[in-house]
Amino acid sequence: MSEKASTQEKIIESATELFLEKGFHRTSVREIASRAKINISLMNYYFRSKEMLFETIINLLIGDPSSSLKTILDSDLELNEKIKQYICRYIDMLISNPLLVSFVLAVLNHSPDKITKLKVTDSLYTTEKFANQLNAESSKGNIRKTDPEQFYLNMLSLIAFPFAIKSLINEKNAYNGIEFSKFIELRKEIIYNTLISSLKP
Amino acid sequence: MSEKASTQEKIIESATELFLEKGFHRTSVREIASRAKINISLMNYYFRSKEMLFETIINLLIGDPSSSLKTILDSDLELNEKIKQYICRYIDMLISNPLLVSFVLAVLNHSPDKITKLKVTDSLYTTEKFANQLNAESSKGNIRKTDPEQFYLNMLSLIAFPFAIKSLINEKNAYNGIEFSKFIELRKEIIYNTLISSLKP
DNA sequence: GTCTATACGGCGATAGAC
DNA sequence: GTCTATCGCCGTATAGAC
Repeated sequence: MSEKASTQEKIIESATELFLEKGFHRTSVREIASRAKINISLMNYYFRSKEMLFETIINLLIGDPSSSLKTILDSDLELNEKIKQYICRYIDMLISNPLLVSFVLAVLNHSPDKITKLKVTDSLYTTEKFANQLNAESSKGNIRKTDPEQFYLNMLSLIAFPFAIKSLINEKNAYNGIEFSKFIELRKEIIYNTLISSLKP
Repeated sequence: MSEKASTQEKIIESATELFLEKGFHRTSVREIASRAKINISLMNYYFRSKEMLFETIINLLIGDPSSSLKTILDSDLELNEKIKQYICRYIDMLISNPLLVSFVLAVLNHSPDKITKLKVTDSLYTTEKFANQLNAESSKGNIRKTDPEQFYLNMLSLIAFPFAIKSLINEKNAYNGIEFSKFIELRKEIIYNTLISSLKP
């Protein structure tokens, strides 16, 4: 809420609020413009389209966390510790940005051709060093023979999917936002245990 | 492809093809009407809205399978066998209807108030007898102490999430539809092993 | 560069004539 | 049941004022 916010800043500010509150599809550019008290066409002037405005905001929201996630995967941490930290950091990030999963999935289905343009997907899905580590541990006999692709997908599914069906979970258990976060917080250890036990030879 | 298809049938036929091919958002009612060679407003006459047309189609596509899924959860099968069958049947159903997950998630985010109207969500989330079974096995010491809610969510996440990011998986690995199905087919055993090992005391 | 006014084509949906 | 005409939105584009 700065005193002398620039037009871009005003757009981003209003759009972020609306996107977080209502999601991508149910937020119109006219609504964004009206809340920011600017002309509609300024959205197109500063950001080329609603979708690119959305991308900008997403990258602002998760820019740092997502690169720190990649850092963990690419680090030299011991496997168990790496998995633990990855789960923990990822879930913390999603708790701070609970609509992120839905956003990414919405964009994924709305314009599948533009997948590569989303930085998010990059950080979601870069696993080469991690794959090598899994293969190495596997050939040393420390863990069960494991397809890294499938293992990473398991980890991602366990972490992210609950956020995609957040409203369903809340409705079923009559949770509010805080109770949902507690429920998810418990999952850190559950997911860790699940993944680690699946690796035992 | 019947000779004397009624208007409803023509709409459903064309819409099903288009929805399966392009998804919900990228299919317009005008396109459906033009392929079915009927007037646009007949879609609204027979189905009240595009969304309800989609619901009708989804329920046609998965009506039987979804109730058979519930039957498995509510059966008297031994726990491991039940889990195995559930995973297998669920994945088969999603392979036959690969857009189902995305659609449910889209509706979930598009109109959160209409959650309960979706029959799909009902079959997605009924676990009472299954929960009792888990608790029973747990207090007998046959399995590790397990929160049924979290366990079911794990199972659902591992099964469903890959379908939500299908286009991402396909793009990353340069898969076509068949290769994706094979990749998913492999997950039946992987998910089973993951879940079972997480239950070991 | 920044901004306003206005218009374009497309969308889902509906009222009312036949 | 079916069709025409039209409504009120949407995202986007552009001409032109400052």
